[in-house]
Amino acid sequence: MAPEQVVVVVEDDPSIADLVDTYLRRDGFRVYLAPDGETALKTIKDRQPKLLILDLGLPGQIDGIEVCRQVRSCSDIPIIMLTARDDELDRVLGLELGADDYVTKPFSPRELVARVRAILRRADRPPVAPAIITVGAVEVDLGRREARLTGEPVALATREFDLLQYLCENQGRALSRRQLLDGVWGLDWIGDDRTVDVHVRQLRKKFGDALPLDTVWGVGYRMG
Amino acid sequence: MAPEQVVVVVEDDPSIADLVDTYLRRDGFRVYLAPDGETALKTIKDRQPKLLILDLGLPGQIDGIEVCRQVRSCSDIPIIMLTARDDELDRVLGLELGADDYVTKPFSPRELVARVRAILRRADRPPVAPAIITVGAVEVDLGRREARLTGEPVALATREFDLLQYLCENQGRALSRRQLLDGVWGLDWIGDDRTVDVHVRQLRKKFGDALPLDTVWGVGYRMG
DNA sequence: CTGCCTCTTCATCAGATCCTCATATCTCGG
DNA sequence: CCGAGATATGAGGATCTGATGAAGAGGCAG
Repeated sequence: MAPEQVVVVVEDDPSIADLVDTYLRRDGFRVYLAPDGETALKTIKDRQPKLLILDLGLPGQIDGIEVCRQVRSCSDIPIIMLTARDDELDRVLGLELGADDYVTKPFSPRELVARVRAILRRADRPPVAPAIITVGAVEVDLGRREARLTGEPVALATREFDLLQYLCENQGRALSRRQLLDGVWGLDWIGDDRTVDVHVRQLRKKFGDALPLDTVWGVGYRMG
Repeated sequence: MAPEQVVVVVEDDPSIADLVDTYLRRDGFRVYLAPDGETALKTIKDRQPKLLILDLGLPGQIDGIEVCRQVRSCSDIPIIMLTARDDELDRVLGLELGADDYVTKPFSPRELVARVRAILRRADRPPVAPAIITVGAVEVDLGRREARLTGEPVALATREFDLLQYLCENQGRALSRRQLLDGVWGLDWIGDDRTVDVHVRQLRKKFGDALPLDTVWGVGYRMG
């Protein structure tokens, strides 16, 4: 059913690499191994994995920390760190460097696989939300809390901006009025579903055709 | 402008609860504490947290495992397990139960907070990945609520899309008109069975031979 | 307290959608 | 090849949905 998930394992100790390889394959993953940093970066580039398992102590020029940094500079794929050092500082450093989890040697292969699953379960979703979202000719600047049409700021009321933001964050998805109310107005909000329509109308009025905000008949609305 | 992230901490030991509370607050989280399972479930329901920190060993009827199970039955919020037992089986059990991470006592508050951040970073974004079903030359995009024929969107009415989706989800199975009515129109629907025919016709009209939607004589229809 | 802005509700209109029904066409057993 | 039963087709009107305009309620600043 699900397409085979690709995992890259960066580990210089062949016996450990082999062990991890075996267990991951048994669980249905497609595994690529890399013994050092240079190979790792190349493999990651070639294979575009869904997840990366990374040993911190690597031989050669590029160590695990460096691999992590380089990968993070251009990608958001989940990273599980693997290390012999049971040092809290390393762990915190790793996590703050952008690793998503941390496993200490000696570790149980079963546990590692369980963690891979746990992380992929929540990682397998649409790309990250940047601080500025662009849809059509409209920019939504979350930091400034401002929307711009061809560079010019457009005055929006609170609800209008919130709605715009929510729609943009879920670009490409059909959202029901209920979902929009839950997400923008809050779960405890009481009132008419049609309220959404009026605010959608305001957005359309202010942005015109520049905003690809479509009606999904019988359901709700969709951005993009 | 980021709304305060709500975290619920379920922990019976007051000194630990307090410690965690302090560190999380210092990092800008809104924290609610619960000393036992019953309180926990109520608090979670009331506060709708973004993340749950859960001690496995709880006093009273409902232990951590049970809380985890109940929360998982109706929600996808990230759960970090907290436990004194450094037992691998527990860890794997916890992770497979749906926990997202696992921290063993004694733990460093700094590490805990780092983990909370790491998990929220990828958890704090709206709903799950949408599915796309492919049959013949037709793609059915559930997220966008849109069907495409060789890449081009095809305009479908509400019922038409619902029917298409239902047929695709039950690909390869012959479905009676009654089953289709129950699944698409709803169990309480009253009306002529032949209504299905009309909508099947619409689908065939719009997709032509690209849609492998066959008549099963004397029974109903089958996709693929 | 006043005035302005925002949010929500309500009534109405235009249009899309859905179901029913009558008729044509097809399938299958004999 | 025939006939009965089942499915496909075509079209029209009842129904539902979304868009729109406007007005009242609520909130906040001065």
